[in-house]
Amino acid sequence: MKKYVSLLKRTKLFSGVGDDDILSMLNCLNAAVREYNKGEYVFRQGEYIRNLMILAAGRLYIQKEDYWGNLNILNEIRPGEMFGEAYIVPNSGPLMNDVIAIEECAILFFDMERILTVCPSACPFHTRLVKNIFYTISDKNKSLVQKISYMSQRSTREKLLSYLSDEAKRQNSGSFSIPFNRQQLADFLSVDRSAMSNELCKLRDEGMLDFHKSEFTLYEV
Amino acid sequence: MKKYVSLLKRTKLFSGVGDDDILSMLNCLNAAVREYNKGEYVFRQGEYIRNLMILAAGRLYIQKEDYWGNLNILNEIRPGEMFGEAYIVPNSGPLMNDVIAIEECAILFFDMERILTVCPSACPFHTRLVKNIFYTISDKNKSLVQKISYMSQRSTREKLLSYLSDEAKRQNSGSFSIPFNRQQLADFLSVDRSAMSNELCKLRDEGMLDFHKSEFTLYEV
DNA sequence: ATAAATCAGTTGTTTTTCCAACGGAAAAGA
DNA sequence: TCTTTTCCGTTGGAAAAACAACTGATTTAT
Repeated sequence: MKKYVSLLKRTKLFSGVGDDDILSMLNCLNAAVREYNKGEYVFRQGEYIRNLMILAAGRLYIQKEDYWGNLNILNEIRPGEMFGEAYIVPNSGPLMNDVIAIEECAILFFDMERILTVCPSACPFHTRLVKNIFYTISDKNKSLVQKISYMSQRSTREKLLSYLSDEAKRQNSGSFSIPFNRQQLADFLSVDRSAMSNELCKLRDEGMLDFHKSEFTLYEV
Repeated sequence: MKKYVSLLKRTKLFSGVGDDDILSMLNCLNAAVREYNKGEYVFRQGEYIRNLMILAAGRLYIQKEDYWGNLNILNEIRPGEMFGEAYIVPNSGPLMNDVIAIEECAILFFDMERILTVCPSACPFHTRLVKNIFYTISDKNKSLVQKISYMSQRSTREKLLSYLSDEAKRQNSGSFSIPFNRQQLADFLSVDRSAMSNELCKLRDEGMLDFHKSEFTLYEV
């Protein structure tokens, strides 16, 4: 378990917790490691999850197969990332997705109940952990809501404008850079790359904005 | 403060907490009430939030104005609902939306720090509260991810199929009912109602599904 | 240094969505 | 009961997005 401490201290979940405390908390949280081969299923649709997981090594896909058998990749999990946090609510029903190892993986399992039931004396960093986990899902929540607000725009143009407008606000400047290349931005907004590229150029030609690579500048009307 | 207990005991946040305990917790959590007139702003874009709120009475809009001044209603909050939970993370930056009272409102403010810093002795229900709040945002997280998975489909047809497919799984039957009428479903999936209606009928004519009002049946191919 | 791969913009065609308007059925209200 | 409103399917035209294919520029790998 010791070898995961250096990874864990860099995760959002354990941020601000010292090495020694992490080790004692791993015990307190009933942590377990399991390894998976490439192609192996970690969870299958229909299972009930009782743990919170952190991917220690490898890569995972969260994917979904619909009623008619069509496959759809929803998310890619990378080392240090937490997953499963949305499924630990009692009576929240079974998992609707498959979780599959696309490389050889090592996964840390934490007992959810132990995380939320604070042990008053033994674990001085427990409150910190509860905060961290809360902040993490809270943050995720926020970005999900924002993403939905972009995606709910009807046209590619509006999707672009709402996203760029928000980034400008967030970075507190009409000039800012985005963490995506064109294809990634198109995927993020769920639109076609070439159509989006086209729309970006129209917006530039209309004098609403300018860009070079991932650097954007918005102009007030 | 007493008059809000009956409302609070029905909220997800305080579910499982008895009347007397709610009262003592309100004190422990530094709860405060503020009232707002119709049209008054509760928060403005750019503010920093340090509390968790529950709407006690009235109705709120969470809305957004973009860089060029276009207004967009993101969400409607009703009595008993919690809001602000995504913005209490330190250093999460300022609020990106406006929160405005569209009716006369009463809002309960809770000190976020006090919620997460468990008082070991005084408050036996504190752990329960932490769980409740965690479950609530976790749940919200889950539905947001699901909604995104529907909305990220490119065509109206695929949006419909992914949503209906999920509902069938969730309700564990090819026959199920949905909590939307046509307009609401279209809004939920961010598509045009008439186009969606049209697509539904095509799917029916192709033998993939059938429906009457909000009752749907999916057919295996 | 050269080759290969990735990235971004452009264009034209096809497909899909949006939008507006209408009518019948069902539900709600007077 | 009769009227009004809401709901849902339908249609046709306008607008937009998707898609495919291609180019030059830039980056990465050998």
